[in-house]
Amino acid sequence: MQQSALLTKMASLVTLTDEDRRALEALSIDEVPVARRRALLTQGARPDHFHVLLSGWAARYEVRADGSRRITGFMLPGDFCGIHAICHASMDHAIIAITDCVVGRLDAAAVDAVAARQPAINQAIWRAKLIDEAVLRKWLLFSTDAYQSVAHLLCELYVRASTVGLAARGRCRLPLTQEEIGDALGITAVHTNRVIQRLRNERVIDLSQHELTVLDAPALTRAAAFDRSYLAPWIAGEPSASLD
Amino acid sequence: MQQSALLTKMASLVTLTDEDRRALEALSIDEVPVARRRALLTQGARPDHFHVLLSGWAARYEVRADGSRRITGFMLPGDFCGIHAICHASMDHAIIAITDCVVGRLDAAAVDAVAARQPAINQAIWRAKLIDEAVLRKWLLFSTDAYQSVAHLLCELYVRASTVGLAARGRCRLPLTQEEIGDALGITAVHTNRVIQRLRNERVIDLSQHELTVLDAPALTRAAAFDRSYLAPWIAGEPSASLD
DNA sequence: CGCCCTTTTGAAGAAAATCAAGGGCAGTGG
DNA sequence: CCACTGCCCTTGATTTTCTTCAAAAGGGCG
Repeated sequence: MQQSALLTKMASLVTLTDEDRRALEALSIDEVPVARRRALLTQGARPDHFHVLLSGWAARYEVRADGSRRITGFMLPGDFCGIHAICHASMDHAIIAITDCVVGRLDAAAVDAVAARQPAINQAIWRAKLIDEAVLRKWLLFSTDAYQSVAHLLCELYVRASTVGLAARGRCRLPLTQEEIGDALGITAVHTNRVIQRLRNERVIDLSQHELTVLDAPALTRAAAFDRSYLAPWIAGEPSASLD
Repeated sequence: MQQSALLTKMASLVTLTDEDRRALEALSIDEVPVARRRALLTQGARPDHFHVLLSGWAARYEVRADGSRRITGFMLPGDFCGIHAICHASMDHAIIAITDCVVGRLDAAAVDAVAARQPAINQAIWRAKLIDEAVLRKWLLFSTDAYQSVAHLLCELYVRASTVGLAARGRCRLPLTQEEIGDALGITAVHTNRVIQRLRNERVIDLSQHELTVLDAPALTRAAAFDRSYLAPWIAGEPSASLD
């Protein structure tokens, strides 16, 4: 059942043939539930499996020398985590469950084999990595203006949720605390709070009960200078600031 | 001749068999010289070739809505640029020559074919990507303290230069202007200057004539909280703050 | 009911940006 | 040969943004 998150994600990355689907469905996935705030993968681990988030939200983070935490990415259902297994490398960061979630563990060699036989699958894995990287680069563009940063993060998460069917009509679940948002943007929780309140007062968004409602999408994308094309760079086309 | 940069890099990523070497040497590389400050790849381009920097330094950057520039990575000889070709994707960033340099253009399909036949080559490309990503994540950890950020960037660049034989005995070429360093760290050139002067006054480094000399490596790595293991995560071992 | 986690608010302080201007050095051209 | 020009580095004064510290107010849950 949960396995569908992987198919949904793959289908959003490439056009899957029936054979691709069969190959994916044939993969044996070990479903591991992880409770909120528990680690999915720890720093220094050498995962020997390929991991996919099947349900819930997770975050990648690293702890600084001074003990502060920086979140370097959020993971939604269908996202891969710890592709390090492919490279027999150790994790230089940790992954934590933001909400209760279920992780799928796949045999790394089996994934390799499928990727080798089905070019589309291989392509999909590369594209997923490409997006990961593009998102990291976008995050590096933040840092100047907190208002813009928060707006951009909300746009990113809304579009990504939408891509896997978790957002509609301007609403989506956003199970992040303000502290987590701050850790992702490199600002304090206090400052995050003030920025979010400004976005609320200006009637750009509503954000409460871990539910995001985009009230004024044009204003939000304008504030964020958001262009969604980096989230699907293989699609030719004009820059697009729309969220849906 | 220049082609050796690719072999040097590959050899630093994986153990190459003679057959791997032959396969790499058999690749036809189109050598394209690019003058300082000229574009290697432009934003929006859809590269149909696989690019490798053969000599010189380059930088990946993106221009913000307000016109400011953020450098999101530096490229040294042997580094790949625009792997987007693998995914038939358009570049969401641009690449510029920091110094005069030579780029190698390889046929994407030919690289694909070699990667499919030689597992080590495929592995090497993945590892290179993994490092790219790890570097991006480290850069996200900056942003708190400019002194630490500058120190960390210097450590990163020194180690990367060293890996491809461009650094020795605490010295390496560092052809960056202070403005470029600032654009990479998200701080102004003025502030960059003050930080570098502090590092100089404290006798931690010498930096002039585009030549970096590490005078006090322990002090530098301490200031940076530097641990080089993210630059070769497949090597098991303790954290290492050493630069050589 | 009371506890913990999260959000909210206020005031003071620090880091870095901004603005402005001077100086060194290399290359160019008269 | 020397003035000129452009690029980069340097320095100072002021302002903005964000942090830090502190404390209070909600809100869900045992």
